[in-house]
Amino acid sequence: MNNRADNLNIHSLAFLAKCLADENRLRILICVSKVKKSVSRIVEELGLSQPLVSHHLKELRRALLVKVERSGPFVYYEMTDQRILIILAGLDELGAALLSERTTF
Amino acid sequence: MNNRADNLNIHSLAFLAKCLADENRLRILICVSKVKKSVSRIVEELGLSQPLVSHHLKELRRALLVKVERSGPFVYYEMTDQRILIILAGLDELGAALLSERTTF
DNA sequence: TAATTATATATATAGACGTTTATATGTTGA
DNA sequence: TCAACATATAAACGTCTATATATATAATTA
Repeated sequence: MNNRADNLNIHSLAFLAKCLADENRLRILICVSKVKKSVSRIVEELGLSQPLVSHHLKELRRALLVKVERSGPFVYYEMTDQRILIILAGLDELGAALLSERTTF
Repeated sequence: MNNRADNLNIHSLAFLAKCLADENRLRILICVSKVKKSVSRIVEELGLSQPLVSHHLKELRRALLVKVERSGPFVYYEMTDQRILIILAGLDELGAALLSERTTF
């Protein structure tokens, strides 16, 4: 008689969602989803300031969404779990579905 | 050669994630996930103030996550798409997985 | 050790957001 | 129309957060 809605950890859900709720953080996360990249490479690819990228990487790390690896002077970041991409794709698809299914304009 | 990370609508993703990034909003959303409920019923079940519930319902509606239906003096809210629950369950599972898989404590 | 590069942190600020209190709007029944 | 109930909105407040600027730490090389 239980459905999916039970046993959800609201606190954990809100925490993760909050970390995914910023455009720049999403860009950074997706940027390191395929291969690990150094901070400077991320800065270069996204055109964001270095302190800003560092700040967001710290948040992403706090949420365990990325892992860190130092190599010489460089610090490499990489998405920890590919399932994150599946969830993002699901959310993206949902967003499109909600828009197309809405009855009231 | 493309992977899941391409073609994601960053803006839409951030918008949806932001709406899911508040504990009370999540509680309200899950509260109306099975059956439609009036505002007063939600207020009663969750122990939140009526203006607060109304405010969050407005946000949920803005994100198309709930739909509204008036019946007499009551206004009933209901989750628009069951896929939302699947995504929440996926996020929840991910959160647990990230915690158990982390190497650095 | 000095200089250079890479990254992190500290501080400040402006805007967004959740919440409360108070009030308004809308609906029903007498 | 008046009273009672259901819901929405407005204003005010404190807190959080994204960002910029400035500076510090860490690693490399000369």
